[in-house]
Amino acid sequence: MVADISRPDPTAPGIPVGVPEKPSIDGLEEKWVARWAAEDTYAFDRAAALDPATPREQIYSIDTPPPTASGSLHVGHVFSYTHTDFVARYQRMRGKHVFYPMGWDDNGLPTERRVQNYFGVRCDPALPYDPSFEPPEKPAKDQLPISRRNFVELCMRLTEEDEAEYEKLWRRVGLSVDWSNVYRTISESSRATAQRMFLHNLARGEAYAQEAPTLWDVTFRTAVAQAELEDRERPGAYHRIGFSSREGVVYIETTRPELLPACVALVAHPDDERYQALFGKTVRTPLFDVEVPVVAHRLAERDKGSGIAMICTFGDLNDVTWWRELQLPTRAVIGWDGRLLADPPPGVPARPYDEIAGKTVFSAQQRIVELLKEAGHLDGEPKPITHPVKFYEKGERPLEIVTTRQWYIRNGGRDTELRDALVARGKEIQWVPEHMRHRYENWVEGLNGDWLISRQRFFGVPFPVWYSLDDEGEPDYSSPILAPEASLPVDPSSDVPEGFTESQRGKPGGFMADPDVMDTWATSSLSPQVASGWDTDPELFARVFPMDQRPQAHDIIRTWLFSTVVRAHFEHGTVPWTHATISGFVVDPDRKKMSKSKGNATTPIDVLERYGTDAVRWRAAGARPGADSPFDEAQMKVGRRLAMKILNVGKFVLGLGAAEAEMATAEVTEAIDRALLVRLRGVVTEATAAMDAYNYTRALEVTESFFWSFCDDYVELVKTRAYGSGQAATSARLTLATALSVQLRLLAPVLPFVTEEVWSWWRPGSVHRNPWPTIEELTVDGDPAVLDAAAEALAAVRKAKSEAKVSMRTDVETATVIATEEHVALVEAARADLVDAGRIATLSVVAGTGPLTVNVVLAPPTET
RNA sequence: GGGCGAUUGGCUCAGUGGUAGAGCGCUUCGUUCACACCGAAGAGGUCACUGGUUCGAACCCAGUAUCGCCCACCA
Repeated sequence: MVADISRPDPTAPGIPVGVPEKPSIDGLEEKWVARWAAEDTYAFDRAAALDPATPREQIYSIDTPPPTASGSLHVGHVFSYTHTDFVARYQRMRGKHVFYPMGWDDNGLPTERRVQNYFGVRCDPALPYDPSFEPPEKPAKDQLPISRRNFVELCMRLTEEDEAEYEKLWRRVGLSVDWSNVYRTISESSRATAQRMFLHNLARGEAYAQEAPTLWDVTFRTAVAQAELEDRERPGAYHRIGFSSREGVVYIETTRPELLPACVALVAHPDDERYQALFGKTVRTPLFDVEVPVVAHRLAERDKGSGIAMICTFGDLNDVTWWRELQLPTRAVIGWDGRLLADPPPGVPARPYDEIAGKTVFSAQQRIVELLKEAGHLDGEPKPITHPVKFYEKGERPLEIVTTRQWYIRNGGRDTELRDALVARGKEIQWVPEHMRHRYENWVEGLNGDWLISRQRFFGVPFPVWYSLDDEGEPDYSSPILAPEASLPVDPSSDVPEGFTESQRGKPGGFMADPDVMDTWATSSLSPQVASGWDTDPELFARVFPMDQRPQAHDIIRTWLFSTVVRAHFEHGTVPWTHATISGFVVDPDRKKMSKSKGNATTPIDVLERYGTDAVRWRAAGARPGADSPFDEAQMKVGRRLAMKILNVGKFVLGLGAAEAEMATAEVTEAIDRALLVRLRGVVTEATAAMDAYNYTRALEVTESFFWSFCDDYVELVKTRAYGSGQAATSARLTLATALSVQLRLLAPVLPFVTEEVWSWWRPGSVHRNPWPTIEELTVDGDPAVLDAAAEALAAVRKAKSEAKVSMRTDVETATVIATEEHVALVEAARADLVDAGRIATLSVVAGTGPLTVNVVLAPPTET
């Protein structure tokens, strides 16, 4: 429904065309979303921005977070995207060329899973590309294996549909995005960008491949990065196990007895007196009877367990450190599938290893414990404990550590100089709020290894790399075949490297593709480059990069934000953007993070429909940058009330007939009118300063509080005068019209629909393309205290009526204002308006002491 | 264990040196003239605690407590 706009006779004096009889919020979204789209209201003026005469400060570019289109949005997303829109709209009104693209992160695991279920297919990178492939009508019971390229094509198809839905929602939210400027992280140019950047990193030695112990998710069967870990409390048990030595039995305590065959040493703290005699000696493992050394290392803790621990390859990250620093042998027992390997590691006897071979970690542990008990190696019963265990954040089983070949990008985790450089980059960025910088520094300084970017998955950007195979069919990793930059993007699993033919794929003397894809953060870390056209539009890139703003939530500072800084540092030697604005979460009333799985998320479209977009945006503006904010539906009603008030006061002011011709020559002559505009000037100054500091909450607060006193006090005081004629009436109407114009523009970034609606009754063009108000528009002089004094006196009269429990329309016989001499003058200056607004027959103003008081004698009720 | 933030009326939050603020909720009153998707008025707080600086502290300093988040800790 489009708002009901009645068009009164345009020849009638003083009634502007287009002011409706009864303004309504309903239908404003549909009306203005369509109009803005049709009129390209938010288009980025590329030509003007690229004009060398345009200073860089006149451009404002935003690195919008690309949402995962296959995921689901909740109110928190709406809030944080709206926060960015406040800034975009403000900057646009300041006359800047706002580069505000939208991206879709259609890359990665969530999309993979959705496509598998939706089409009933699965990706098998070993299969050749079938250009004529069409998915089955109905998903088959068994997933149909298809090539990676075919799989990617299906991902593209499905995500396109999802993205269209998202775009509709974002438009409804009123985001002033330039919808002709949309990117996708899986598009050809995104893939080319990611591959080209990777090749640059490789050429400069910033990327490298290495075979090393890596954190491994046994469900997804992929390596994961430090940034994707999370700890979860899990039950476990200390098992006290005896190792035999010449000096007697040495007891260690372990939660992972199944790793006994992987034991390569025992370790204790070098200063631990209890174990001094054992250092340099050897002990024998129970059950397997393998001789292992007892070593000393500072990371061993005296008060943990028995103070002496077994080092296994690999039970945890400490094991990796010990293994590396003490140069211990490797005895791997856990495979990629999370099961015990079929064969024991070298030097470990087949008996009793065959008892656990092929078992899951869980059942292997049970069996080992039985064997230990039977053989009398277990001292006492296992002691149940709860302890934190590392999980992949999207995974369901504990991570293992498996030695694999992976690609890494340096991130300072193994290099102090780089680490310092990246911390320094963090200092170049302006953080909003400032304290979020600590999260960044905390993370960078706590890194314990380089950034693992390869994933053993399918729907992602493949590494543009092949390996030649020797006569045995073994790959030569030492000299990878790199795709020429001109050929990007490539899919090495279907494209063939120069000098080879497809028939040589996988054959001795032939070649093989690098089987991995880049992690989703390795591609999304390039969002500024992708959005700005680093690979496709160098002219644009030169103007908008480094970008002005990266908006995002605080939970992904360690991933998205940090990785973006790393990539820009390497490629461009700059920060990717000058400001990082960090939004908080919308939390439920218990202060827990809202999430769909917990069932406490409210769907955004629901809320938007119930309260109107402006009301929801108003509520979003109440959440300060970085602060979590509880979801409270009652608050939405307040926003709706404000939106309604704007429509109604707009109708009132414009209904007075502030004709342009009259206004052109009119002057603000009355003291109270001048007072209002002087006050408004202060509001403009404060709101502008707040917006410049990204403090939209403060800007709104200042504006809104002025707006309510404008409605409640000023409008009430001057209403009667404004209805009249003559110079004083003109002054009131001019003041009302001026104040309305300024306030509509101050409120436009937060409440784009109602402000646009009122603007349209009156002025040509979009309010969102009109200039943000400046104090130069408000050059009148005056004493703002006149307004305060009048409002105070009026409030006192209202109070008298309220206490007498009579209508505000009740006539006042006499009112005596007693005030200081200074205030007497102020009240006198507003005498006529006060008499009208208070319906006062006789008003006396006398000098006295103390705060302003009013003695009111009400007219007796008229009996009719 | 390290870091960061918070602690102000029932709720959500402003307020960074000068007599405690807003909105919601609550209570009372009020319908035609912009607004019942409304208006007016009112009640309600020893500003977490302990010290210190200052003529003066919600605000600055030191410490304590509680809550939240980030990171580390997994024998």
